[in-house]
Amino acid sequence: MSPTTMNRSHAESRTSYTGPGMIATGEATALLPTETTPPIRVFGTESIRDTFDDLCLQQAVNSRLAPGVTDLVLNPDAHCGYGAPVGCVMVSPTHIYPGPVGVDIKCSMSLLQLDLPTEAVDDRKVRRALISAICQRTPTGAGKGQRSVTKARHVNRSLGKQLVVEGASADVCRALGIPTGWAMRCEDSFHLGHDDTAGALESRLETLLQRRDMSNFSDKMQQLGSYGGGNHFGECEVVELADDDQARRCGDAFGLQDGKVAFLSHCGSRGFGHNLASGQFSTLQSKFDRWGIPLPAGDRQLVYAPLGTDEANDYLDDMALGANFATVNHLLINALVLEAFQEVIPGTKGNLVYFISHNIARKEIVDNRPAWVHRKGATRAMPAGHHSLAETPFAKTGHPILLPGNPRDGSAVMVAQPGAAASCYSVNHGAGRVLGRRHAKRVLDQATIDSEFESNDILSNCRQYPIDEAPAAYKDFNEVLRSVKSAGLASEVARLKARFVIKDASKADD
DNA sequence: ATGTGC
Repeated sequence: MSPTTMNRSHAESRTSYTGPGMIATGEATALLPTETTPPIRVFGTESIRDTFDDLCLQQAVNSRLAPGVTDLVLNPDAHCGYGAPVGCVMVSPTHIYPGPVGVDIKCSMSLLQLDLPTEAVDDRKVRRALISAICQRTPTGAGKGQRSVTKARHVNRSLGKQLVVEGASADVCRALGIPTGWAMRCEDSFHLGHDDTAGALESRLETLLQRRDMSNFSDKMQQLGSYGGGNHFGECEVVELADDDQARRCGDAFGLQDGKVAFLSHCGSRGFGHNLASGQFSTLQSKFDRWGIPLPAGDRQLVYAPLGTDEANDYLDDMALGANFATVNHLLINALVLEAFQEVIPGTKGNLVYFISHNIARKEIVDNRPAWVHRKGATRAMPAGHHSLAETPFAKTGHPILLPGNPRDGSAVMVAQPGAAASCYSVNHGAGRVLGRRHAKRVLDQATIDSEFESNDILSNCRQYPIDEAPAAYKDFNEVLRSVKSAGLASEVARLKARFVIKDASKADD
């Protein structure tokens, strides 16, 4: 039986969780305990709650009932995922779960603010030149790594080993031509091993390199500075700061410039992270099989490891190695994008606004004790004064939250409000799919997408923009943001309006 | 998501 079938059969047998147990507080809703389920906090307006299908809700319930789980939050962008829904937060002080981190370890967003007025990219020829300069440096598509980069940015095996152990350390940044100051614009610029040392990662990496499926390590390091496929993208934006005092204050602290050009990126840990994640799934699943341990809700995608075991230590080390790759990948992409802008428009200056993940487990303090907060398609949202921002540039404002929407309606920069405590300091990670890829290809048409891009004067590197990535394949972004705002989790600082999009179109003809 | 699908 496939995992999907298993899930579906559970979904069919579930009792109703959307009925009398649910109360509305304002427009946010809370799912109250029933006789069989502990509380799950759901954030979404009524029309957003209608987008949660049975399987997604069942995955939320399965995850909430899994061993050691103390909190589960469902965000407005939630949809079916790998064991746990994409768009959820799962907290455990005692267990680590690979599924609720996700198969793309530390998939993240980053935003580069450029010192360029919007008029600088009005000319379509300039935008075409930028698309070409960026694609030369930061390719899209499966398997592809960086090309046309300077010799100084070549990632040899020893630099590869260093960067997955150290993350964006000063040495690694210097070796790759990344401004060292960008490290402090990261949610986390590096990740340590299970015992809070880099040494653990060094020795874990040596063990991994003995493994046959890691024989491609050097090849995978060549993917540094690339986007990959699927929903990953790079997008040139114009910043539209919201018209209120808080937005202006945050805009200053974040380094946002109203009416100027910025570049938004979405990607993760590429083949290296995928190798690590899939290796962990098969290792843990075969141990569950061998030891006859029951899986949560019978779902193989909800395998876990209790903290302190060798299995948990190995997972945490692998997650950190993948996360370090993703971090350096994003920073290098931003450095290469800046270089591309400078080639086309000499003298362009740029600064990283922020780099923040939506697929990672972090050790945070929840209810006065340390716990692993798994954010799977969810973004950390810590408001002004939160203790963990004390040493950062965002102590007095809260950190930037980067949310991709869609090219038609824009993307958003938000900042957390004190109410975010109710969602384990988290918000959504974007719009969230409303149509599966196959469904989208069946019901949406190319002409509509093309005319949306044309009427908004948005260019793209794609000859055919992938239909399964069309704005209409995703939930209504404004309604998703309204869910977050009306629940008091976060407020909008700026809207980002697309001028051109860079995506993988290699599968667009399917 | 992924050197792309039981």
